[in-house]
Amino acid sequence: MCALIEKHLLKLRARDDVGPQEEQAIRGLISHTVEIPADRIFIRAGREISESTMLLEGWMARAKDLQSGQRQLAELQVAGDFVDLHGFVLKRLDHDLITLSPCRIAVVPHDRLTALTERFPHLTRLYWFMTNLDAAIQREWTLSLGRRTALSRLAQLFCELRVRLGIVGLAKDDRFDFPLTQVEVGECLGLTSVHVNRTLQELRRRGIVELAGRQLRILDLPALEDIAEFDDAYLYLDKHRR
Amino acid sequence: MCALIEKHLLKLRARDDVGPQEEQAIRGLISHTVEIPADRIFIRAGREISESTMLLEGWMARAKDLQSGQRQLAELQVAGDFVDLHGFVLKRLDHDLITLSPCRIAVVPHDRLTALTERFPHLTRLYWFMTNLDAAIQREWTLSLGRRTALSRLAQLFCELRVRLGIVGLAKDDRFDFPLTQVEVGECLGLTSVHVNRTLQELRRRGIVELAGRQLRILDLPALEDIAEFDDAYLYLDKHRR
DNA sequence: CGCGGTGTTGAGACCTGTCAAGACGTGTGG
DNA sequence: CCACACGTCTTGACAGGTCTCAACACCGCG
Repeated sequence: MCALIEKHLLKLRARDDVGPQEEQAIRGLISHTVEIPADRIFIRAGREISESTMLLEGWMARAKDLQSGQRQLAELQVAGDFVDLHGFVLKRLDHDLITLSPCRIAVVPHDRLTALTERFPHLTRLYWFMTNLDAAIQREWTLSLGRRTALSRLAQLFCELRVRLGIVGLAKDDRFDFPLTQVEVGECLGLTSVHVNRTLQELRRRGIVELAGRQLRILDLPALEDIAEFDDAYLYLDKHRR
Repeated sequence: MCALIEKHLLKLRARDDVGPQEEQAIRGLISHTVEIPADRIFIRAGREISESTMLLEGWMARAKDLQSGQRQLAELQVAGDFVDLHGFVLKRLDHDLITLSPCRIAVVPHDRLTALTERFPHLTRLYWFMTNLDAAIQREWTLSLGRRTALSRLAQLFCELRVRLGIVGLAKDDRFDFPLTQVEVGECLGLTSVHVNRTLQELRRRGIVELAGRQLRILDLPALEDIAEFDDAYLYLDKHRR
């Protein structure tokens, strides 16, 4: 049980202090854990929910569709993320939550969260912050989709993941597992997989990244950040009393 | 003072009950009001903030820029919106807040919000919900930017505004004030103003909308919603105990 | 060994952007 | 009251980024 939420705590403590009592309260949130295969719609948009999900291992994403079947991913979720914490106050989601790889999750009943909000105002504000951090990430994606070129969008995605995975210990030496297919990358970036392929080749050709066997390696981080105009301010990496 | 937050209360009460004590607490949040001219950067990204802003009158937007000077708007804010409530937990914003028209705002010191979170857990959850509602709106825009055509994006924007303005009594008979220039619409939709112009003409040509003198009139709502594939679920219009 | 998913490549189409010029409207100063 | 400036809207010609369609290579897996 101890190692379960280790990554989640790392993520929280990158932004604020979490006291021992608070940590205990967080551990008490979890009712049980579940394993889910890849490529499942884990939570469907519109369905009432009474529990939230902490991602312990694997990759998930928020997905919205058009009638044509075209799909847009609104955010990627990695280990340590409280993937549908916003469902606690929204009561139903406006998007699907899908698994991009096999996942291990922890289930958190909403009544336990309600109890937590009654007893731990600071922790409540910290979790409130966390859902707003997701919103900030989504805003950066909005900027990408609206104004960045394909090359810059892809670079931005890699820069963001490098930082987010680094926080929870999943990126070392600018290298990390990257299980998405090119189709899925296209769904993140508002591009077709064909164009993702060509864009990726351009990054490879310039010697900026390597991507093989579901492993991404960033060879020239400054160049990548330059292409992306990357500024990590939107990830709120400074500790602050919330 | 009484009419000040009337629209804000309308917006809240469209989603949850707000008791008399809670309403009193909300009224107590406001320290004073301010008038701001159009086209100002009202809050700059990155600056530490210690108060939040309720929009009483006028239009504002969240804006993010690239070095090239290209600007993307991430969400429009209308009367009744608590435009930087997320700043309460974020402590600084990752985007600018700009006025698109002359605005009247109410200032809410963060220490009063902190006090509110210590005394009113339900209201805290309701405000938490409200920031997540903003995130849901941004997700819908993400879908627009990533997957919708120019025509569909514009239609979606009009549909959303019709509903949001309707809630606070600013849209009647599918008609409402729309103060944005075509340049600004382009900044919402990830398009150039030239293309917005042509797209708007297409909607006019089909007899779906009229836009003149900063007034929008929707002539054929079913057609508009059809083009947008509009579904208001993401606006969470059902009342629910949060 | 065959199959399905994934990655790669090419040719051509199309949507949207760029650049440029002019129309229109409104406010300001002479 | 007119002249002018400025922002906004409109239009045209052309360019270019991305998409579509298609075919093929590759590879893990049953």
